[in-house]
Amino acid sequence: MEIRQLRTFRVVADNLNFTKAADELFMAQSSVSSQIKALEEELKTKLFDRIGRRVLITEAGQKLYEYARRMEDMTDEIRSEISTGQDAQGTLTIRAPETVASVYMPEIVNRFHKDHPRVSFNFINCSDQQLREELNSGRIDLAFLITDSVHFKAVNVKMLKTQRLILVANQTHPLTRKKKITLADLNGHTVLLPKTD
Amino acid sequence: MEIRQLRTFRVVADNLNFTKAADELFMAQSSVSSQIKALEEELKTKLFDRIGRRVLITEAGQKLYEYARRMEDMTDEIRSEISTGQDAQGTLTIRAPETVASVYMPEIVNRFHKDHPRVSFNFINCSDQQLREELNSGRIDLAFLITDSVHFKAVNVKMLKTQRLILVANQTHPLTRKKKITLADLNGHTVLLPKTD
DNA sequence: CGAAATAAATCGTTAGACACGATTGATTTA
DNA sequence: TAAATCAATCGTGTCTAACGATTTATTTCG
Repeated sequence: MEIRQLRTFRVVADNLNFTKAADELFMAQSSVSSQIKALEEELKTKLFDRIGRRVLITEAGQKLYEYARRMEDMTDEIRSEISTGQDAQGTLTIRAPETVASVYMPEIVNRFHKDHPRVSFNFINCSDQQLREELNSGRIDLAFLITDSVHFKAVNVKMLKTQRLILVANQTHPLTRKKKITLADLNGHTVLLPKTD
Repeated sequence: MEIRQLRTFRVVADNLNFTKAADELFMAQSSVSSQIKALEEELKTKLFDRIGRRVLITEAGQKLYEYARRMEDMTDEIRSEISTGQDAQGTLTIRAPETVASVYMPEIVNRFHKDHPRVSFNFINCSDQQLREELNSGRIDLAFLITDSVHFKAVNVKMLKTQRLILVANQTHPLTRKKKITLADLNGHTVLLPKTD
């Protein structure tokens, strides 16, 4: 039994839905399943009834829920009482493509702001030519790129996700008559693309 | 922050000694060190002052100690309230060489009895010839062996520790005059050996 | 009623965490 | 002063846990 598992259990109990809980916890659904399973095996007690794909909490689960809540409260208390981590403050300068900035950032900023209310944001969209220098100099703290490959030394790079490019056209467009389209077929047509790096 | 770490912290705080804590937790001393280190880094707070090799708990550590105690109590409560694990009961039949039975078992039985008071023990010392059959039939639940190698199928085998054989002799014994002794040197001398399997 | 969509469980793989033993460096004891 | 002791560190191996893909069962919708 670990705090991590109790937290997962609490979120599942709140949602009565493994998939939503996984989203809320930024985990894979399979990981949620296995954590709950581990808890149930350790306690030798079912915590949820799975009727079809409906999830109901058992009596034992309700008992555990109270404990799990108290444990979470206590860990929060520990963090605020003992941790000298004076909450971060200052400004984060982030370079993000507009698509990323408008689609993903609002949710991220929202979450981050709850934990670190004294940090403000500064979004810019500098050119990719300057990017390397801007990062090295520290004028930019963080950058999101849409690209195939990155070769920056002295900078931490992490691949966050891959995304398929999907071609969208008006119903009347000649290309819609083809079953399969290759890059070559686009030759001569006007195509709108998200700006990549 | 995990329950396991808080428990380790609590034991270290009780002993003010990393090595003793490691013994009590059946862990390596280095593991205790790294767990405490991880806690201190997560909370960005020193929990113990290491003055030389003397360990003192800090003010923050004392605060955390209270929380850690309460968390441990709560996990115990969860286990007893929710786990359907009706405490084990019955008899464990254990085959152990006399040296093992007299040197190691008292402490082990003592600990085990605290957790499972309704389990009684039955120690026997059957011959190694019968051992395989006794294990397979279930007449013996558990066996300790002092041996170089074990080749039992359908039985879980785990190496617990290796131990050096040390030769002890009276000061006047002729062999004491040699700086190094090989097995061949023992030829013709009477040697008392622990019974092995 | 049948097809499509949805959700939890399972499986195999991989990456990360953790424990260990050995060693080091510092300090205390003999 | 030498020996013993203890926590920290380092390198290594193992075990855990997260993941993506798939399966199975159920529900929803056409």
